Amino acid sequence: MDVDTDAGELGPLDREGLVQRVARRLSKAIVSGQLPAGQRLSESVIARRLGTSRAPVREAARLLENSGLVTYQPNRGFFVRSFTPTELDNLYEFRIVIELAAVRRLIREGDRQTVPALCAQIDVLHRVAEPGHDMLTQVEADMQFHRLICNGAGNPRFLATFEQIALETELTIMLIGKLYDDAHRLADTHVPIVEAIQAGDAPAASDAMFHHLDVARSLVTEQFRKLEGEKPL
Amino acid sequence: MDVDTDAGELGPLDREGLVQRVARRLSKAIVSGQLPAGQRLSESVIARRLGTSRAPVREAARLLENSGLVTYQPNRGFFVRSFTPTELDNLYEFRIVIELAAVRRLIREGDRQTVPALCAQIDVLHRVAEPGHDMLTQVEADMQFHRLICNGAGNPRFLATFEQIALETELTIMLIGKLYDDAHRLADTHVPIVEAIQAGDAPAASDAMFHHLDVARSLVTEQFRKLEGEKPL
DNA sequence: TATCCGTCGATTGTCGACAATCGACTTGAC
DNA sequence: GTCAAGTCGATTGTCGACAATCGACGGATA
Repeated sequence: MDVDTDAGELGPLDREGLVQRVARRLSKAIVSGQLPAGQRLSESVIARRLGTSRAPVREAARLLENSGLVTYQPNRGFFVRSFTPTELDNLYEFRIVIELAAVRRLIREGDRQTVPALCAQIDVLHRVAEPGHDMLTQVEADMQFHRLICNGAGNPRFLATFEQIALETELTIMLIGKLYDDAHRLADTHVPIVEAIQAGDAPAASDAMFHHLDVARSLVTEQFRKLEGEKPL
Repeated sequence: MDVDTDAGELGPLDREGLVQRVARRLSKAIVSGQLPAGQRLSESVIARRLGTSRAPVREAARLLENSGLVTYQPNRGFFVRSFTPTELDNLYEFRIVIELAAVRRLIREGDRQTVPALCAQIDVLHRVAEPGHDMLTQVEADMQFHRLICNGAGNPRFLATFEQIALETELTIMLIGKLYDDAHRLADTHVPIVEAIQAGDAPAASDAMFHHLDVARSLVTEQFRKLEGEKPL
């Protein structure tokens, strides 16, 4: 590997600014649980720790606010978002609305090459189900499946809305600790959705997606209420 | 009226920061058409004109970016959002998804005191339909009706999503110039929705809302394509 | 002892200045 | 005349410092 001529592919290199790098670091830290819910995010402390000024940290925090990972109180600063059971239920109800509409549109007039991508993503889900992969990887693989659907729907608004709640969703799942006992079972629950899409059966796809998300909602909220009894989030 | 003891109601006074004031001014300027689509928003110029520093302007611009009023290009700055006919159609399709789900939830388990508010808002629509009210007032009254539905649905996500696209919607309507020839007719098209809600008839409410939004979509996109032929947006 | 008020440290809100980057213009060679 | 490279002005990206504000602590008072 030559370092001067990284000849590989000449795509545009990381033109990602400092703000986005800070945002990525912060979101990783929050989703992975290093920063607990309710934790205060002092601009000065973060800036000093990352070796930057407060300005990029502040902008990054506002970005994360839109992603629902942090809340902002005027003259008080940023705090890691905490969830109530009701908020969590509302989140999943909203996901159902968005993703059902997305999958219907995908069948109606969406990109046909989405189906192979979905099948490939199910393979990925099985691969990361093997031991040796941490939970964050599994959650992100799961989210990627749903992202593909919203992306293939054809209306960019679905993808944009999905991205807005994606990190929140990841965070809530990570807060719980695990979704299914067997990650392979989680991977299999995606199969009926793809089959219905492939068949062009919109009602079946809707039902499959609804069932998939509704089961997830039940599991997450139930587990969340159980956890909430132990330690207040 | 004593100025020292503005005894009226002792609610918390305008603690709205400089950022939000700037954002409000900018959004007004954009929606009202003072800043044309594609116009560059120079931080320095705006800051100088408003008598502030660049920092609040920058934050306000990022807020407006989330509302879809401005776009941001790294190292290039902020620009007033411009729409393609497809984007406009996607916006209205998305509104249909959100507001249909909202109205269904409103009937299912929403706040019952929303119905009187909706009736009152229809009265407002008729009032602002009279001569002497500018178009922005009419558009905002229309949006308020739909906001009430999303607010009363019970799941704050619907309201939050609505707010995110509310300014965009206002902007697109203002770009066109007018929606209906007779504003009273516009007010009347809201009546069937409220009636269906009051009757607790979810399918009828869905149909009424769909029809309402679908007509608006047709009118807006048609008018938009017509306008686009004359002056490129 | 409980409550209220003033003080204080810490954090955010805002600012002006410098560095990095971009797009347009000029210049030059072919 | 066309295209490429180099230069320049303007704008954004980032920074450090000062002012405004908040919540907590401590002391005075009833």
